Amino acid sequence: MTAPTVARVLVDSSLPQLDRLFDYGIPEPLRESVIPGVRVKVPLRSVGRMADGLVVEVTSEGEYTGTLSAVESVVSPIPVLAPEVWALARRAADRAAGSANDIVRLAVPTRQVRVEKAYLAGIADLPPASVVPPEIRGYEPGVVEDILARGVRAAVDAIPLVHEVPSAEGSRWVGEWAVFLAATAARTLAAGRSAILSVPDYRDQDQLEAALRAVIPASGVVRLDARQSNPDRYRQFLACLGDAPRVIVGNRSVVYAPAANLGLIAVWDDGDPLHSEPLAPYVHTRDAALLRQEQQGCALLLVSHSRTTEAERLVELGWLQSVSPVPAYSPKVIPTVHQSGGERLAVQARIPSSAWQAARRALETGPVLVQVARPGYAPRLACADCDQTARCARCEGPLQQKTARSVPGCAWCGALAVDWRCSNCDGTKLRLAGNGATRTAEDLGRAFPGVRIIIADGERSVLTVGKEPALVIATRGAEPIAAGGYRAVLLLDGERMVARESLRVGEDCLRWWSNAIALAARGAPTLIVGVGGALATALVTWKQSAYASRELDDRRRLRFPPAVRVATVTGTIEAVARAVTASGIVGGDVLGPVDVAPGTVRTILRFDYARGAEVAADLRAELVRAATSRRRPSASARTRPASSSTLRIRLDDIEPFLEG
DNA sequence: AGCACGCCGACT
DNA sequence: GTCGGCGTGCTC
Repeated sequence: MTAPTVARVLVDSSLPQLDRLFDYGIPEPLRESVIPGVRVKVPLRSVGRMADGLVVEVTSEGEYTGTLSAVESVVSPIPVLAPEVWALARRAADRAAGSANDIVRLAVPTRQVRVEKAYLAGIADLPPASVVPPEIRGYEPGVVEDILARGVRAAVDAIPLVHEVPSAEGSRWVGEWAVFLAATAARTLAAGRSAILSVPDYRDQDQLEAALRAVIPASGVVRLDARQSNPDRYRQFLACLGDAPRVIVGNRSVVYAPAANLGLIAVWDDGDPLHSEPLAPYVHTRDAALLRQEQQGCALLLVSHSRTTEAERLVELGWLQSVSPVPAYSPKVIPTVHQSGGERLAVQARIPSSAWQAARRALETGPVLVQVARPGYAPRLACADCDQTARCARCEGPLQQKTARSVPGCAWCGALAVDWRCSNCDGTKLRLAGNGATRTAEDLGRAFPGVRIIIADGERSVLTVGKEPALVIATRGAEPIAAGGYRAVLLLDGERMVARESLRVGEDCLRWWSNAIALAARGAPTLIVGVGGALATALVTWKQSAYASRELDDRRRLRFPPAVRVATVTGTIEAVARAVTASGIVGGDVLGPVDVAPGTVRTILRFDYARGAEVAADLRAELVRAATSRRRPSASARTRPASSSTLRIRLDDIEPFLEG
């Protein structure tokens, strides 16, 4: 075998035409230090001559037949891009018709020289944390253990209860799901393998870390999350490198973390929109996890209280095994309708008297959770005469009132509506329409005099509450965990939540409600107001997967995602037309074009999963063409708004379907 | 993106 | 005859 003299380098550039490997010669003095994964500087015609890059591969024969340039220098000796992470980035990017570079940017944090120096100085490869794996409780004995051992994929229904774990302060309560994930991670670690755990937000991360601390020594856990400072993030990233297995916990991009001997990837609550990557090429945590599982043969768990249609599709395909708790436990869910009359205090608080009575009873023994849809006081104001939504005179934004005493203002520009006049009927009086958490709290405070009220919403974050009686009023997704579980749960704004126009509205509501119900104590009642039909049935029977299955059937009938894949193609009318032609998709699967901005149109393409790779490749090729040969001449660029680029392509974006 | 190469109009 | 316009294409 000849000496490796060629470095295959990924050049750091966001240009689609440069998103491939470039071959460089390795000069003699750099033979030892140019190894896969290290950061290098390489000459590149353009980009100011010298570009940053990452060595992906070192080989004796490259693919380029021309004269090679030479690697200029090695920036840092640390191999930050693991081969399997590169393989994942390439594959995920190809599937999304995007750039591997964009994914590598998510996978490898920016370099921090000081942090790196400290790391290199103190590489004390800590001995692997010794772990006694706890028993995995609540499922058929051996089933989950077997999934972990064999590297199988599964969709797991979480146990809808809370659990007490020991902590530095004595003890604290977390969702049973977190205890389950911690146990699977500990088991993986005990087998000498790494585990990656991805959660949507810091509140879930907080619970999961608490559960992990109870079973794994601190040295065995690494956290990577978006709230860390750059140096912190880089320090934690470096801690993932090396041969010692670790449990790596973080938010969506943690699925790209380097992990020695990866044994498990677990995603908690894959329906949470925070798992949907907002940066190009918009790869969802679940999809990245599925690709990585396939490439590395580790176990994969999608754990949630309510199954997404995406996961259900994979279950029905046999790609995911479906795992449910044994013995099954169904929370006590009672659908309730609005009724006139009844208790005076209940009427005052706009809740059914049965809910009022249940809450009052529960408040004798502990905390009660009230879930509302929106924060603030009166999120919407309307004309008292004609009922038209009140809008800002300056910018047409909707008016809202933040507290009971505050002057109404514009939700968009903040302007105070001092001399408001209805644009429809010229009326000058405003009426409160809609209740925010604050207003609901006021009303409930009157209905339950003397009871302590705790408000938890986006602005007032509360992670935990004690077991003493209190009314906890929370916007969806911001519910604190109560010690011992809530003694009752009231889901108040069901009607309003369902009324939202969205392809996912059913799924989303089911997820919000299921997650709130899972915070109740065993046997505690949940009253859900104003919701019936399939959603209520799914909650009462605690069969979210059955709902997802029906929903998926509907999507199949309509040829909507996730029954099919979609590509959103946006740009000039000519560029979009060319891309549509290149995709080879015709007929009813071409939706549009529709105007989205002056000079910009959007077309949605639908295609079956089997054709996905081909369509993505065709669209990608067209994107590269548009970026190179079809350079915008300055003349026509001036006639176009500066914002509209020639061509943009996004795969599997359901936003355009949200309008129904 | 940058930057070189290339093929038609005004100039020493 | 050459200098230079920016349209076209490439970057190992």
